[in-house]
This record gives sequence, structure tokens and C-alpha cells, in this order.
Amino acid sequence: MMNVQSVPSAARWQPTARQSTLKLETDERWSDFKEVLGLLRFDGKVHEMNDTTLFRRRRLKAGQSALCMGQPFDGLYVVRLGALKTSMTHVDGAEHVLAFPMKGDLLGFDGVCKNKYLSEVTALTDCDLIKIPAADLFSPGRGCNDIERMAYWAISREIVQEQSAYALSHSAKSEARVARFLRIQSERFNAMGYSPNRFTLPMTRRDIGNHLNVTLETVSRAFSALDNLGIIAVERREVRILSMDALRDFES
Amino acid sequence: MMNVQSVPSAARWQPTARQSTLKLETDERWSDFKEVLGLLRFDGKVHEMNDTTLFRRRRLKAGQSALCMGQPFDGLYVVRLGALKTSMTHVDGAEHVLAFPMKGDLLGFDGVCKNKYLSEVTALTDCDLIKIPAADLFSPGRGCNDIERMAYWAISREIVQEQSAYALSHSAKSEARVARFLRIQSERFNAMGYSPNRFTLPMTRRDIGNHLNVTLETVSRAFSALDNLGIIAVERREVRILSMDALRDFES
DNA sequence: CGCATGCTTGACTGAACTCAAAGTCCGTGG
DNA sequence: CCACGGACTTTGAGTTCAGTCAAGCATGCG
Repeated sequence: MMNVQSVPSAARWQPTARQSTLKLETDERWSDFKEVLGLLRFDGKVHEMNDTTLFRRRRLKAGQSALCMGQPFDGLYVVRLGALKTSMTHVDGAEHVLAFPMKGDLLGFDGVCKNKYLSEVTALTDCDLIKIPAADLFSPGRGCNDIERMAYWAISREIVQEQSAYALSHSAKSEARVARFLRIQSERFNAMGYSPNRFTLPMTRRDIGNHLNVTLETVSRAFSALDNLGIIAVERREVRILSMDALRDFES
Repeated sequence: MMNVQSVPSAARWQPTARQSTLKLETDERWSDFKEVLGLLRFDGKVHEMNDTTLFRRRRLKAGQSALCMGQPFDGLYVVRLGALKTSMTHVDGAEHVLAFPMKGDLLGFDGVCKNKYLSEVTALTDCDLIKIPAADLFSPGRGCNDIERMAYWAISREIVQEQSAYALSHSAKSEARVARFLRIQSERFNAMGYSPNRFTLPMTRRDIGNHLNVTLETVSRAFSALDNLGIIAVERREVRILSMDALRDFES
């Protein structure tokens, strides 16, 4: 088990030396249904425990693209390790950051409807994903399967997160948005089993700003302001939250 | 069939006289699986056409609440007629408008995950909903059923819409947001079989502004500006789009 | 070392918010 | 019937917050 006080090692953004690139790519690894249920923190009922199914794992290096807009839908992915960024690119070329999926989050669910992915997913750190192939989800021959049910439960959860993120970008003041963003990040790290009071942000100021609909300078200024008030201590991407209550008060 | 040129009668916002309130409430109506598929514009495959299942209809008057935050999840709803507003209320009392569901849209999908609804849904006009009970979605005894598959297909579609809405509130200038909002409304009316060039908005300026994260005054000013430029003609909630190309150019 | 990327901070500007007033439409009650 | 009140909308004037532009620093990499 990982030390709760420490920051997840893969969440540091410097891409490590490529000593073992080839080894990684040929090193096939698998995850079972139970592991996926655990990662997703699924709390529903499973009818017959399906321990025979194995899912292929997929590794990504920081900066690599996991999914691209327009690609045909071939399955869902669960993040096993690392941090990513989902975004949509407009016709005019402007990028919009939708979310920052991390351990236990689901990717690719926007591809079910039109049978192709509608957003881009980029790895911010080295990542380890578990793929749930489309074939396992929609096999018409099978009976009502637990995998499908689990997947849809997880999709519903992602909707809820997305709605919160949407609401996130609607506070009146920019500093309040940044404060709320930090609180939510803290809660997510906590849910993943890491420390909620000390963590390393995997994304740039620019990505945060894009996600919150403010400029990167505004994000930087908000961080500095919260630091000067003694609410947080921030040094580049290292964040410590000194007073969660003060941070929460700052949101309104 | 409704005249394509005309505005849907239920989309006018004045609550009609209550001549037949009691009649409506005792007048039980039902919809079949085929009608729901048609409303949702489902284009996937259905294994065995399920024409025996009947869904109960639910009618609402303008201003009534369809779903409330915190209520236990009891099913999904498909809009058969009318327009609604989904919103989330923050701890500080601020409301945030997420979407304006209309004919063919799905409601209540955010309740699957935690087994309770997480957003409020209010009728903007008189509405006619079709309820798909939770029991029909998750009956463990049944085989893999088409209803469940259809529901999840529709949920995925709603995610896509929501992502677009999220992106909608991230244009640089407020007038561009309003222009994009109008284009999207136009496309939705078109998809529903109504005229894309002439329609009646079911929501207030305040609701539009809340959805786009601008003030109601800014929405009003943007409407006036687009009117003065000859791109649209707006009179209170009646909107005519005079040049769709110019409107689209205005978005960037 | 030089370069690229990311972060911070400052000064200035302008777009959108706030406050305010007036007009429109509607339903209701005198 | 008309007057009134309430909800919605429009428009104006002043202010403030966040965007833009710019400079400088830190870090990591080739």
C-alpha cells in the first residue's frame, strides 16, 4: 500500500528517463473484474462474480494521446494510475479542457452515442489504463451482464462529476473558482487514498485556467493571493492546504 | 402532424386557463416502447421489438417541479412535449442552470449513480413526460433488455450535449456566447421538426444568462446588438434568424 | 551554455457587472 | 371595464474585475 502522506509518484510531471520504454511496451499486463470494481469504487450489487474476465492494460507516457476526436469507439478505459486531461477542440481551433481524470475515473464514455469518440484525452503524467473493450459491453448473445451494468453506473457517476465541473466555472469571482478547484482536487486525492492536504497538481496553470475559463495569469494571481492569506502554501505545482475551512469560505 | 412553420403551442409560456386541470390529472395516458424510441431518435439496433411494454405519462403545468434534488431515484423521463429547465442549487443558495431539455430529451439520468436525483428540473411550459420506471431498467431477473440499452444510449447522448453546453460557456466574448446559444437552440428546434428560423424561447433572459454565465442585462444587450446588425429579429421571446451564416461568424 | 517551457508580477485597458430607471405585457381584483 | 401589481425586458451610466501585453525568473533539457 502506498503511503498516504506521500504524493503519488506517477503524478509528478517530469517524464522519467526512457530507460525501459521498449520493455514497457512489450510487457503485457492484465486486470481482472474485481480490480476494476475496486478502482471505480463501485458500491452496487454484482449478480455473479465474474472473475474469469481479464482486461488488457495500456500504458502511456506523459504527453501521449490516449483517445482522439473522431476515432471509432472501441471501448471504455478506467484509469489505474496517473493523471490525464480531456478536452474538446472547436472548429476555430480553440481548445477547451473538460476534466482531469485520475485514478478510478472512466474515459471514453462520450463515444457510446455516436460510436466514435468526441473528445481528446491526453496523458499529463505516465499512465496505466485498463481497457474494457466494446465487445464485452454490447455482446448481444450474452445475457444481461455485470460488466455492462458496472460501466453504465460509472458513466452516470461521470455525468455527476461533469455537472459539478460545469457549475465550477460559474462562480462570480475568479479567485473563488480557483479556491473551489483546489478543494475539489483535494477531495479527489482524498478519495483516491492520498493526502488531501498535500499534493502535486499534474496540470499547468494554462490547463487550469482553460478548465475554469480564466487566463493562466489569473490562476497564478489567485494562487499567490491564497498563499499570501495563509490559506494555502503553493510552490509551482506543489500545494499544501493550510486551512480547508478558509478555503471553503473563499468559494462564495 | 404539427405545422413545421408554427411554434409549438406548448412552448408559449403563459400558463393557460385551468379549465381542465382535474380532467388532466385523472386522464391516464400511456406510451409504448416504439414511441419512446422515436422520440429519442434512437438509431441503434433493437433485438426483439418490445411492443408490449407501456410507460405511464406524466403531465406538468408551467412552473411545476418535475424532479427535486435529493429525491430517491425512481426512473428516467423522456420529454414528449414542452420545455424544462435543469439546475443545481449550491450550498450558498446560488442557482446554476445546466440545460433546457425539450422534446426527445432525457431527464433524471444523474440519479443512477447515487440512487437519488442530484439536480432540480422545472417545467417552463406545460409539459408531457414519459416515465421509464427504475424497475424496468434494472430488473435482475430479466435478460439483457432493450430498454436498459436504449436508456444508456440516450444517457451517452446527453453527456455529449452537456459537454457542448459546457464548451458553450467558454467563448471569450459574451455576445459570441449568446450567438452560439441561439444557433444551438435553432438546431434543436430543427431536430424536433419545428422551424429553425423562427421560434419562441421558453426561458427568461435570466435563465439564459445563468446558463451562459453572464447577467440578464448582457443577454438583453447581445440580443439588441444582433438585432441592430440585422442578423436576427427579436421581440421579447419571439426570435427570427435572418442570417444563419452571420450568426455563426459571430461565434468566433 | 542556450533554449524552451512554465510561472510570477506589474501596468494598462476594456468588457461585463452593478445599480438605476423606465417601458411592456399579463393576470387579477376592484 | 380599467387600474393595479408583478414579472420580464430594455437601456443608460459608472465602476470594477479580469484580460492583454510585457518583462523577468526558474527549471529542465539538449
